[in-house]
Amino acid sequence: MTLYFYNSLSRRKELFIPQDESCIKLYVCGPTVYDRAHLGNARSAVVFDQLFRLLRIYYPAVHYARNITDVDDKINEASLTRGLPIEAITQETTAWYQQDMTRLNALPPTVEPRATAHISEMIDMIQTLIVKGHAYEAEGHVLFRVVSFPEYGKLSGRSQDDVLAGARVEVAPFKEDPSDFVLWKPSESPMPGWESPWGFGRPGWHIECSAMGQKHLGFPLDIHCGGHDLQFPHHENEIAQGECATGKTCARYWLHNGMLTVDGQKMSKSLGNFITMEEAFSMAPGEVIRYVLLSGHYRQDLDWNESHILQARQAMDRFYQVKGLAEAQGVSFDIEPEADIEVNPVLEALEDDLNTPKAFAILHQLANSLYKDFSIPVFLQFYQGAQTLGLLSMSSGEWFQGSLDETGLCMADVEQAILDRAQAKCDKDYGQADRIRLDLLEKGIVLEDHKDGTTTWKKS
RNA sequence: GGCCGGGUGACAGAGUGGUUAUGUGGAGGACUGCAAAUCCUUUUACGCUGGUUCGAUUCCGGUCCCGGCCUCCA
Repeated sequence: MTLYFYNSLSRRKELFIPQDESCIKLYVCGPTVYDRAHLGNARSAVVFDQLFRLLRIYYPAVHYARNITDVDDKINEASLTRGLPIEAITQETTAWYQQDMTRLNALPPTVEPRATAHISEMIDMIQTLIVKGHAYEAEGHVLFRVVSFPEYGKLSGRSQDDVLAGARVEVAPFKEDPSDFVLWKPSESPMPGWESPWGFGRPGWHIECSAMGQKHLGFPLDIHCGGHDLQFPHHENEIAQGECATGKTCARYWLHNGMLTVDGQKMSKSLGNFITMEEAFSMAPGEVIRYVLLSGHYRQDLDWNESHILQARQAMDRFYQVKGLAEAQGVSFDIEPEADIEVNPVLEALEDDLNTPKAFAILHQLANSLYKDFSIPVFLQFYQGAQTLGLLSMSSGEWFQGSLDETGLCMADVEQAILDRAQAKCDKDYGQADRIRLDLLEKGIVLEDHKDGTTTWKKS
């Protein structure tokens, strides 16, 4: 029971020691709901879902919050472009996101707070910051006074001078200091807004996570997660405002996932190489996508390409074949959570900073062993490992046969074809037998003959 | 310019101061009427360069490339 995580705050791998073993506090930065989720969003969600699943094995309760950002300038833009009310956009996009995450076997968080439901908490926090001298009002804006927080930059490893040196943003004239950031800004119709002590306005980007993290979990959080691109400025600013407002550490462990590239290029709006989950699901089933997303270490960049998808699909086929062996043996899939923890090498790999590639290697070793000599204890290790990775959620029948829709066949067609082929084989009419098999293959059905004379089928 | 992360065999991708990672692909074989699945054998490694060491892909220095963040971004 020794979990190690690479902590962005210290820039090294650390033993994980929770504040309270009876309840772990996990916060993950969720999506801004203005457009369909893309693979980058999915990677973050899947990687930290995997963390959630692991933590649940070791601790009795894990409180996992993942926010929905439903107030943002990009949402306002989408609303204008599409001519739809803001709520219509955010509700639709949130529903898509949740469906997509379900298809990836990402468990729902304990709580999924929406920014617009926490405006008063944000206003309270901003007021506290003003009272304490960490924020000031200027021309309807409220800004965080960065010089008031000497530790600013501790997460991203930059000094305040560095921040200025690299500043590419045009500095608003009302800022006391160029690195100050917005907590609250004025709004005019049709922009969404709320009444506040500083007039009608809306929150800046960073304050929501601090307010919601504090409300739903409470500082200090045990683990705060998000994409590496959020490390600066988003998380740096969260630390600044959160710690100044509450006087408590924001989070004790910060985990950041690496970026996703597509055919070697970073996925980005400007390059136009965003892959939405809708597109991704048209290329591969959810578990295959999940396998791809976990096939590299979470902190490294990961490339999305055809070859990756193919390899993941083959690996999943092999794993499901093993599950099929277990089903044939009548193995019960009820795993007692604590049964094999101390000796499960898959979990050992995951304990070491979520080493999913190593975990997959071990799953393959276990699969090899199971093919040669099936044993229930080894299978249970294999299965528990796969489940902790969020895989093998269906039966092998569902996996290999699933829906026949795209083949244009029905179950009876396939069964009749198998019978016809068996007759042809009986008659030694191998030409006819092969024609039947090739005909099915063209329609996406592969036949497998077994030693006992039976024939089974699966989708290719 | 500042900060950070990488460079491993055909490809993907872990790891280690001295022993096969793992998967895919290629080659050969077993099984099969032919396939599929499975099994066996096999092929090419650790960017370059100094140093430490009995010994370095693994530690230290230098060097050359690549990528990310510094602007909305998972």
